[in-house]
Amino acid sequence: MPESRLLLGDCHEELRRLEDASVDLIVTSPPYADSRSTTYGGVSPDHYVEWFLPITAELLRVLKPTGTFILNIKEKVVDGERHTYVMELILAMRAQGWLWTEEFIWHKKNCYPGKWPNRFRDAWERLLQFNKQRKFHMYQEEVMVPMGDWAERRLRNLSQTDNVRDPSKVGSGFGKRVANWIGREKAYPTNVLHLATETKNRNHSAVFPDDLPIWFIKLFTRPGDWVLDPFMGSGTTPRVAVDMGRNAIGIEILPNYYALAQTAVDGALRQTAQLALLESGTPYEPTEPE
Amino acid sequence: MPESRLLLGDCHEELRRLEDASVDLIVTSPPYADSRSTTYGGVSPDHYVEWFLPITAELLRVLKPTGTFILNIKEKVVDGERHTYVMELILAMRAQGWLWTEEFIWHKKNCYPGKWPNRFRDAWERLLQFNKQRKFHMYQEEVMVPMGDWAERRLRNLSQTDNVRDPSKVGSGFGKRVANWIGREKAYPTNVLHLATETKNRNHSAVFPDDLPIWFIKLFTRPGDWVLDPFMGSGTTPRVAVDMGRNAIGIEILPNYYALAQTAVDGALRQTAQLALLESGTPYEPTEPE
DNA sequence: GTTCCGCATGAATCGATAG
DNA sequence: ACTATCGATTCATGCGGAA
Repeated sequence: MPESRLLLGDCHEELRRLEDASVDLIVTSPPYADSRSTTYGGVSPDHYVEWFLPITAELLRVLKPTGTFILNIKEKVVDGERHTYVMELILAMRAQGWLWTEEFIWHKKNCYPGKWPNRFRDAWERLLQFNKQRKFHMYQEEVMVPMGDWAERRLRNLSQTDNVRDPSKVGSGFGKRVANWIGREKAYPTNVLHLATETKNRNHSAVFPDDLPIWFIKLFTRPGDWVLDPFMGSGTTPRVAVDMGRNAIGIEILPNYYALAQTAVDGALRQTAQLALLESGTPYEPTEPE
Repeated sequence: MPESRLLLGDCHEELRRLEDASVDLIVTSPPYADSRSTTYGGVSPDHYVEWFLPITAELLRVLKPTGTFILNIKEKVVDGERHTYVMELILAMRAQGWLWTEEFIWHKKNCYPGKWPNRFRDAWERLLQFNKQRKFHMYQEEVMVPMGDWAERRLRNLSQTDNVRDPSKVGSGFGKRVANWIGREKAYPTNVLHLATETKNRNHSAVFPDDLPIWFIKLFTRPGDWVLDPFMGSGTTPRVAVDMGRNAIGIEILPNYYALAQTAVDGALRQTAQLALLESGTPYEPTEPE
């Protein structure tokens, strides 16, 4: 059975509880810079880098040498210009010892509306990939996508099969879906992800869609690995992680979000246990890496 | 009639021939660091910024205060990492006096094939927008796009209203609501451009598709404005510029590309002249253009 | 069971107004 | 002058109810 460890507190301090080189994947979407100081973790754009650097130092410590850090972030407009704190952060993290391996693009199909005289709607965010070494674990076959017209629609939902863990669909539906894939050519994806933002979830103001952490968890971890989100919010990352048979660590500073995350992760753990019983009649056991 | 001015030489020097504040739009795709070293005598990534900064200084001089500079660029992978010269360039250009207004994403729908153990295919490039002032010319209506499915259903209900209204006379007291409904079949685009790369070989090592300069020329200029490409290659930018009734300046250092560009732009100018004759009512004469 | 329609809701940004 | 707040603008998505 997957384990989960949810911590209530400031991740500056809570991260110190974690052991060196104990995490396989970090996926997080920190509070974006905001001029307002009263909002959730509001940090001014001009002080964003100095606020975030102590945290990335801890993340560098807890990440395994073969692990990966995925950072979802986007710069705000300040005085008609894109602010430069994201670029400054990348440069500072490299000085800290991180390798800036890649930048994925999250294309937000349903971006915020609006009209301005000097700019269009912002429909993309950065997904920065950092590593400790040039060699890291990457399981590319896990995120391969089928080709052809039929696949075009599936490309939108990057991983529906793993997302849906409804036991009622296990018996017939899963086998059918697998059958659809047999005999079809598969292709590796690119570094551009097409996903819509979640609009249904009212609990958290800035949830990212389930498919985002799911995709990176499939790509960079195997069952039994440890996934960390130091700004878990309502718990999207740890919830889908345990759904996928990974162990999860989540940190949240606000008690009400922490409570939401606890409920969500507990539910996912119970579902995983039930599913294991249905499928094999034996308790769930994650696949052991050799 | 549109004018064209093609210069053969190093743009370091040729740009000095241009007057201050004489250009409305600069669109260019400079030689990327170290790639295509055989054709362009590539610049090493570590020296890219110092090589490019004197050119951007000249571009800042020749651009009108209300003009825009669109820079198509992407960082190369060096030692397993994305190089940081693009970020350093942005920071240096801001110190030079440029405003970094926006970053568009060019999503390349048919990106270069290939497979690597630690990264996926690169399917996007940066389109950096720089300006001299917060206020600049932008003609957003020129690039509006059809709306999605949601609007198509709405449009059926609108057909009755459409029949009632007088399309040519506006403001006859129908009120704001009708005005809002009308024209709802088109929406403003976002800052993500979905364009395929040009498959036709134009004898240039890195052509960008016609649609790319066309889109920005429509967005940031009007007929009669001046468009500059200091690295025109085989002349894509000046060719489509004169096609669209704009005046074009192009600079190219290699004689064979310069010759290709001359031929292409001359052809476009002749076509524009013939079209003008047709529209002015003069009978068509299949004579050879001079 | 389908398809269709109405409606709420966003990691937004600008410009004007107020302190 | 400089900061804080507010209204106007806008569209893809998913949900719920209806035909």
